[in-house]
Amino acid sequence: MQLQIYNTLKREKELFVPRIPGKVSMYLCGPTVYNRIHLGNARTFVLGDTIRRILSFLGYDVTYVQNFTDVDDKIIVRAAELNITVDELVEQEIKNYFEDAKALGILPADKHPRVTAHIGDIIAFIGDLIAGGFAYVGGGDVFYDVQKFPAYGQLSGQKLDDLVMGSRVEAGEAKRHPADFALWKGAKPGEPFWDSPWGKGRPGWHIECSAMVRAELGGHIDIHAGGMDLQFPHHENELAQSEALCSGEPFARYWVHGAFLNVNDGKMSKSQGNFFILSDVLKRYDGNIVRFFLQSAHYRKPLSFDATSLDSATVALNRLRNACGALEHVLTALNAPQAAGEMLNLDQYEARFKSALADDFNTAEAWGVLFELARDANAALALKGIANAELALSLMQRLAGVLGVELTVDRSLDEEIEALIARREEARFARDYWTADNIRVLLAELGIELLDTPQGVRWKLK
RNA sequence: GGCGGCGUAGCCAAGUGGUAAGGCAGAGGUCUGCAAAACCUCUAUUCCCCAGUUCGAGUCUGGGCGCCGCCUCCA
Repeated sequence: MQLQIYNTLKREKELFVPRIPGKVSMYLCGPTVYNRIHLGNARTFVLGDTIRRILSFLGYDVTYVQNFTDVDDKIIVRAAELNITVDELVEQEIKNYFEDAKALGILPADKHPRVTAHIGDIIAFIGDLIAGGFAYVGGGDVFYDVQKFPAYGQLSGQKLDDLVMGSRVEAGEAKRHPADFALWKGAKPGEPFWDSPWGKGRPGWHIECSAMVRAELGGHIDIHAGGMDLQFPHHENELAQSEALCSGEPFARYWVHGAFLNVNDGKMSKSQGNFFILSDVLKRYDGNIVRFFLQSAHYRKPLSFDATSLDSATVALNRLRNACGALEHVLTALNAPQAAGEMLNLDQYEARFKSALADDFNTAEAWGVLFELARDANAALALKGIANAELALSLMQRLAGVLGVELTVDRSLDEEIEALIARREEARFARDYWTADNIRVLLAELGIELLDTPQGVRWKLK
């Protein structure tokens, strides 16, 4: 099945056709590094990583870029609050981001450009816009002239006239049109600044992505992704900037926007105070569980989060882990495939898994397929055994791995523990259940749970 | 005011024309020295409401109700 992607620009699912056959260039708007990301932010970053992994799984050679916005009002304010420099804050928060990302199974992008490392590219980009008649200098700032770009509003479905009504126009601004936005902001006292042809200052928010895409991926990309809230104005502005300089071919062929994580039916956000800092959540829940939870709904639909969400996700994921553990156990306990057992039609699960993902990255449906595989494997195991247990196990782990979730099975214990387990087996065999149960309790205190099965004792870490 | 989205069992959530995936919770059963895991059965005659199109609609069209998001920094 061929990949279909919902393109925000077209408002419909489209067959995915990259610019260059077999290759995909993808850009995701990354975090503004002023504090730790929350669970809602994580949803989008997991989405980007998931799409990237799925594209690879489907055979594409992917180049994935995710930026860091490291100069911004919030960063300046936060650094002042903490009484540290902007650089110190930025370095710390980037480090924190990677720590969080790693816990969630988010692979490092091929490139993580920072705005401050691309000031030259940004200045050049603005220069090109001015030269092309799409931007003008006003006061110490440079603005994008939306009226020079007739297609403005195409991504968000907004009309310029309608935008005027809702926009807040600050008095004294040198804008020609209320929807014009700053490409370069003149320096204010105490803020970071760089020299430019228009005086000292710093980049506006939107220009960074246009410039970094051009610098890192060339003027055109296949997929541009980000959270729903970036659709307007950020991506609309970005599109206007980039496409002003590349008439004809589109800047991004597919725009992908992820829905929010909801709390009490409302968007989780800093300003509403209903957010959960990811690093706090990760103290209580394994990153695999959080990632699985975030993938449990289709990315374009809001996902509800409440106090029970991660607990039920834990139980659910344990179901898959237990199935893997059971398969692993029969393989090691019997030390040979059960030739007489049932032969599961594994290709069927993989095909369904793949077509779910090829249908606009439907991870929720894909997980459903893995649960069915787990159930069928467990059922077969309980009856006649499975002839292709080894393949079933590796398939389940491989497909979960496509989604970035590890279904690991613990394989080794130290000798002391092994000896205890053996002693308990002897005791059980001798019907000395008092000793056997004491050993079980002892091991439980060490975090090891024993499971008695027809194929002998199995253990797992609690 | 402009633009957009959502409404499927107690909860989470797939499904965009062919007769309701999956997970959690719950009930009963099987297995079991115990425990755990697992399996089986049951839990939406029905997808917010009304009308329409169709042989057939959760899925398409029109209207209504409710909720949410963006338009200001925001994943």
